[in-house]
Amino acid sequence: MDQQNNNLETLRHSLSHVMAAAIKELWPDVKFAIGPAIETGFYYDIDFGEIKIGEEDLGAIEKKMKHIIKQGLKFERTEMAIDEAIAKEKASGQIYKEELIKDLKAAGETSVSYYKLGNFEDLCRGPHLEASGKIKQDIFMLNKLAGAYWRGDEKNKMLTRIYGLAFLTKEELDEYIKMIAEAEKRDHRKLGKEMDLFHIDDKVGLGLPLWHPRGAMLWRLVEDFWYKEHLKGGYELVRSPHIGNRILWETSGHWGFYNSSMYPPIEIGQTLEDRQKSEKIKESEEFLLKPMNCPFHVQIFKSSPKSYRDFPMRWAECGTVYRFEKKGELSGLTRVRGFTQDDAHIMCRADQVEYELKRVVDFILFIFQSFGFDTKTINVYLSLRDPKNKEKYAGNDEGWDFTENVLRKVATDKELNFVEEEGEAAFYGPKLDFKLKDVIGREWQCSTLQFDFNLPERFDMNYTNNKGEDERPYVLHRALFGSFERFLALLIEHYAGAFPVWISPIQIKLVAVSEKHVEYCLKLADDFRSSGFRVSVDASDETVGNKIRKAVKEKVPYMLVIGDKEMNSDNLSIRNRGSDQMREVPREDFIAEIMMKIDNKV
RNA sequence: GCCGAAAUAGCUCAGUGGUAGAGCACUUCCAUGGUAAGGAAGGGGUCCCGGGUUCAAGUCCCGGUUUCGGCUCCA
Repeated sequence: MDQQNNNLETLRHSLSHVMAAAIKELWPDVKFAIGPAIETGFYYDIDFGEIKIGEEDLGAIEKKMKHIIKQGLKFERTEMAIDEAIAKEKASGQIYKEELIKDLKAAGETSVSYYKLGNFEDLCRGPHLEASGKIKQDIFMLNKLAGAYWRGDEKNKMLTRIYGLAFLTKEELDEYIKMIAEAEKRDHRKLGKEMDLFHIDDKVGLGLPLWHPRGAMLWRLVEDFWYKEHLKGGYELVRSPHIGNRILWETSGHWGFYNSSMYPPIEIGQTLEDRQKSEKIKESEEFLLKPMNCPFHVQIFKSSPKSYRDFPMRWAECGTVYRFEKKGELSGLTRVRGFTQDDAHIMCRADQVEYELKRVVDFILFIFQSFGFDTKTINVYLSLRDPKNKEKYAGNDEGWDFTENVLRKVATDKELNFVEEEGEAAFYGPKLDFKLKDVIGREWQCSTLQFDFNLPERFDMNYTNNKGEDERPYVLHRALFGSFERFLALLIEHYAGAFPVWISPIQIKLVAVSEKHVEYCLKLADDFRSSGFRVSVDASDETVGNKIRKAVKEKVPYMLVIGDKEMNSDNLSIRNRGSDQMREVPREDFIAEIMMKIDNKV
């Protein structure tokens, strides 16, 4: 299997060279950056200079690639002294390659390897296939074109990135394309529309979703569960407003460091009427839409003196925050401008930190399991500071060493399969992030568990320790879903809209056989509702077949067809979601069954 | 914000310079039905917006908006 993975990676990487060679033939003056293998194929970043490349050019590139493959050219490896290589790239104007080799030199390399394919020679560590002729013609395709900043830095020039798909066999390529097409059917944006869950309305504003009755019900059910479990877990609830005085954000540092992601202030001291008349403001105060809940929770903490005996304090709030995300970053419910964090701050002493962190990790795993996610498929990242760039971070080395080590210990003790990422920490502290993949394979951060050095210092948070001295508490910041919007998006995709009974917005759909059964259906629906079930009735003037068809599309767990037979008996005719079989069940048994499913969250 | 693409009825989409269409949905009427589309009639359009070319623009050109796929950023 490992051998196969290596082969696949070599194949993909070789294809990126073939593509580069093809592009070099078509546009000889372009500058090449990097061209790696990726999870589904390969790409190459290229500076086309003044030349405009569009998707219609991909066909020509692909054709040229097939031609190169047909020629069966060899991949020839050569070594070159590093200074010679720098001179060579400089002479040919390949500025990106020159920069890469200079970095290799700085890292202590004395020579570099090149791979030559026909007339195209490229700096490369390898390995490659022996020859382009080893590549089958039908196992790859160029599929998209995008911009990408050189070295991933938006201050650098934007290069053109051409992506290709590649697999070992044509069957695997076809299968992948089919899989993506299937996955797109589960896209929360598509299902959100089809199932009437939410929409984002231009008139309301970008990234500000509107939740329709069924979507809002889904949210409510998830939120109720969240509250119940938090209370069980020893959390207390707090609440805070959507706007707050600018002073809060100046104190927290966001006024300066985070301002590129914040909505501009609302000026108070005047009414809308004053403003419309362009009246002069007599006394101005500025309020900001909150981009996070923390400062409010800090103010609650500071509202009275605290003792070491008060800890731990676990304060939770589903708080809606507003962040002015760049337009191009917005995406369905996974990236919005107004979103509700399932937030909590845990204030505690140093000796309580490890225990509290472990509790949160358990809570995170429990939550994901409750919604049917396989926790083994969740990617966990330990985000650490960049040791080379210490001035970027709040707090001192001791604090960072302690918190990074305790997070690492917690992740290890909890047997999380985590990856450490240097430089990914927030400026205010290290964190443990849990990321889920959406249907098209994009990773989205959901749960996060963070240390915060910034708030306790900046807001001068204190408690009295057992010696009667002031001491700084530890503040843990955590979210389990991350945000309701993002989590619900992933939940919709996870279940493909076929939610388990306990969170189905509608659990039972009653289908009246004809008009004369409608009244009975409505009464039955009321009975179910008073027992706590969520029911809807199809009383439309349609044939039974048509009503069933529509109910199936709604993905309701139970469909009940109600006609003369049911009116004259205590039995119900039930059709389960996903089945085309009908079964007859006494009403009492059905209620017991559905209750059992709700209890077991299935 | 940047690179590439798309935008036609509530939804899914057809329409390559010459009278704006289909299916579903909606309304009304007929049919009163038994497990995946009963029949008929009807209403519904700023063809994303603004400019240009043309005798004539949904269609071609320019600018903008939004959406989608990436990059950057992020819950």
